This record gives sequence, C-alpha cells and structure tokens, in this order.
Amino acid sequence: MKQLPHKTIERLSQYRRALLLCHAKGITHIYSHEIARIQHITAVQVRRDIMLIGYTGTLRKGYNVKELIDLIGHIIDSEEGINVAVVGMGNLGRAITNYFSGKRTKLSIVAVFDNDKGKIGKKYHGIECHDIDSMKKVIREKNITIGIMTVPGEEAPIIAELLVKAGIKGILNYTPKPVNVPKDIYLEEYDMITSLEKVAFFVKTHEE
Amino acid sequence: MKQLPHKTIERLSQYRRALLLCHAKGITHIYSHEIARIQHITAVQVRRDIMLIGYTGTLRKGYNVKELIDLIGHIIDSEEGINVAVVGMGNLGRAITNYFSGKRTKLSIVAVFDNDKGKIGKKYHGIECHDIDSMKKVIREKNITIGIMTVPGEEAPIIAELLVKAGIKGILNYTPKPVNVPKDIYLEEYDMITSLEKVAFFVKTHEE
DNA sequence: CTAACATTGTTAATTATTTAACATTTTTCT
DNA sequence: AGAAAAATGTTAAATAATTAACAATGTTAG
Repeated sequence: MKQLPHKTIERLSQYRRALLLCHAKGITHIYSHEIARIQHITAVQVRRDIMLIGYTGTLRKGYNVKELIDLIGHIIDSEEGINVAVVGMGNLGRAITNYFSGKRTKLSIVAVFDNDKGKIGKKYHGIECHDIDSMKKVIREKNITIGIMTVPGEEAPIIAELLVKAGIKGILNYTPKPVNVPKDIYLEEYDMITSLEKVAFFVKTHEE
Repeated sequence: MKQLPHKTIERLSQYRRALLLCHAKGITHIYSHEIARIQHITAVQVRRDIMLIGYTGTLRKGYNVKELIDLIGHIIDSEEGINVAVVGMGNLGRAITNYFSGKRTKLSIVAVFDNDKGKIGKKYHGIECHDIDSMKKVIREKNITIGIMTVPGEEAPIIAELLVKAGIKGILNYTPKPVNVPKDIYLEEYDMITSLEKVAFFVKTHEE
C-alpha cells in the first residue's frame, strides 16, 4: 500500500476509538457521515481515509463496524504488541499511565521511571517504578521500544539521550522543551502551553 | 496584518519560549538557524514566520531577542490577559494547573472545577476548586474565557455544554472524546492515545 | 417498473504548508 | 578597495492536506 498521510493515521486511530464504542453498543454498520459527525470532520474526509486503506463499505448500508475496526488494527497496530515506558511519574506521567492501564490494546505500559527515591519501587496501576539510572537495563529486559517523556523541561535533553542509548525506537515528548534525537528515531512532540496559547490567540482574534 | 497561518502561531509560541530562555541567559541576539536548531525545524521556516509578523532582524547579527519576544507577545497575547479554568482535577488537571502556576504569562488559571466533594473547596496551587454545579456563576464572576477539559471521556459532552452555556469563548479538550460546540467557539482537541498510536505506527513502519 | 434518493468511491481542484532559490546587505579578510 | 562570506527577506516552486465534484449503484416510494 502507498504510504498513508500522517493526518490519516491520526484519524484512523480516532475512528477506531469511536467505532469501538459503537461496537460495544451493538451497532453493526455506520455511515461515513456518522463517523464524521462524531469526529466533527467532513464525510468526504472519512470516506477518503477509508478508501486509502483499501476498505470498501456496503452501498447504502455504510461500513461494517467490526470489519473496519479490525482492518484499522491491522494497519496501525503491531502484531506482537509494543511495550512502552513512561519517564517521570509526576501528575502528567501518572495521568498517562492511568489512561492506558486496563485498555485492551496492543500498546502496553510495562515500566515507569523516576529519580525520586520515594517513588522508586512503588507501583503505579500495577506497574513498578524504576530508578532512571536503571533505564537501559530495564528497557532492554522488557523489550520496550517507545518512551513517553513527562519529566520537567530541564531534564528533557538528558532523558532523551538516555532513552536513545537504551535503544528506544520512538519518543513521545510531553515536556515543553524540544529534544534532539538521531533521525532514525521517531519523535513526536506535544506542548500544552503552545496549545493553550493558540486557543488564546484565536479567541482574541475572533473577538476583534 | 494578513491572517497568520495556524502553524505559524504555534511556532511563534514556541519561539518565544526558547527566546525567553535565551534572554534569561543574557543572550541579546540570535540567528534564525539557532532558533531553528532548538526547535529542530529549518532556518528558512523561522525566517519566514518572522517575516510574516513583520519583524526584521539585523543582517549579520540576527534577531534582537528582547524585541522579538515583545513582538510575539504583542501578537499572541491579549493585552488585558485571559482567565482560564481547568475542569477536572485528576492527575491531568493537576499537571496542567502546575505547568501554569507561577508562569508570568498573560494566561492565568483562576479557577478549577471538579464534582468530587473531597476536592471541592481544596486549593490546587493556590487556586480554589469549585463544584462543577457552580460553573456558570464562577466563570462569569471571574471573567473566564477559556476552559480546559481534563475530565473522563464520558463526561466530556456535558462539560463542554456547561462551558458553552457559561459563556466561554475557547475550549481545549484533553479528553479522548471529541465534543461539539457552536462554531463561534474556538475548539482545540488533543488526544494522547492518538499520539501514542501514531508513534507506534511509525516505529513499526520504519522497521519494516 | 421507474424515478428519486442516498450513499459510496474516486478523481480533480483548491487551499495550506513547507522548502527552495536567490537577491540583497553588512562584515571581514587580504 | 574589492572579493568572499554569512546573514536576512522574499518570491516562487513543491508538497501535503482538504474539499468539491461527480459517476456508480443499490434502495425505496409511488
């Protein structure tokens, strides 16, 4: 299949989540415009995304919810599952660990790290908190390939380096500080302050 | 000035943050390629963004850090400041409240909300937690124009509606569930699960 | 049975964003 | 002084993403 656009990948993840809710409610078929309404995007975009992954619905009946869920899973999940670590057990790290625990997904948080002695050894949602100094060892032992950074900005560069050295393949950086990693490592950064400032800007300009 | 691209707004916010750090270190001038390296984007993009806001650097010396900070502030901040509320004092809500407290910005979190009796009345970083039932009253009294949603997904639609009814102008939705708001309200949604699934996808496809 | 309708699938057009190209200017070196 | 270098500023080209247009087809109503 041709390379899928980044934005399509994001939306597929979201479609799946919406579809899972529908499935749980016993809905078997769904129209593109229904998915669109849930995600507040256009029906055309939904159909186009679905076309790109090669799925085809039933005319007049829409898409088979179960089939679509499975196909999206086939595309975005790894068969074997992926192990994830969260570095930094502050409020944000705990929030993320929460989000994921109990979710029946191919992504599992299997270790969390902190450098606070009070936290090391404790369990967060059943996941043991390790010392950052043992990161390399734990990441290799548990075959972790993705690291989520939720440490304070100042520590971001060091942690990123440690993750890279430990052999991680992808990083999700939630610190406000951009980090540099070798280009064979996939890096996604998200900054809450920027988002809030953006909302503020558009609220302001809308008023003018 | 012509309408600035959304992406430019986001980057301006990030440039400013980087510039503030430079300013704190006593750096007075900075080149476009230095900003670019920090944000890991290209120097051309930096120059283009700065061009769009009408600022002009000194040839061969780069941009005056202080001036640029002030100009960006002039563009993205509201003069009077903007008051923000966080709804949902779980880990994520507390993380965000932390992030902002003490920051010398034009954005202030002035109220937080929850429906847990154990939390109502408590203070989080000096900010009082109110009952969600009193949202309308508090939002009007404190002249709050932006709401950040950090409640569980199930509650998202109700909370969004309450925020809208209370007269909010912009919403930042961190729940995994998309919400619908009237189109005169600026809505920004961010979903951590999607981001993680995206990283996982690209890690996977990179390996193949 | 036929016409109108609702829906998908797909190509084309449009819009947004990034990247490239390059002219211009100041500084530095010889 | 003149040439080379290192920046910025800007226009143009390329790329990415969204939206529009519309053909195809099964479904329903009369």
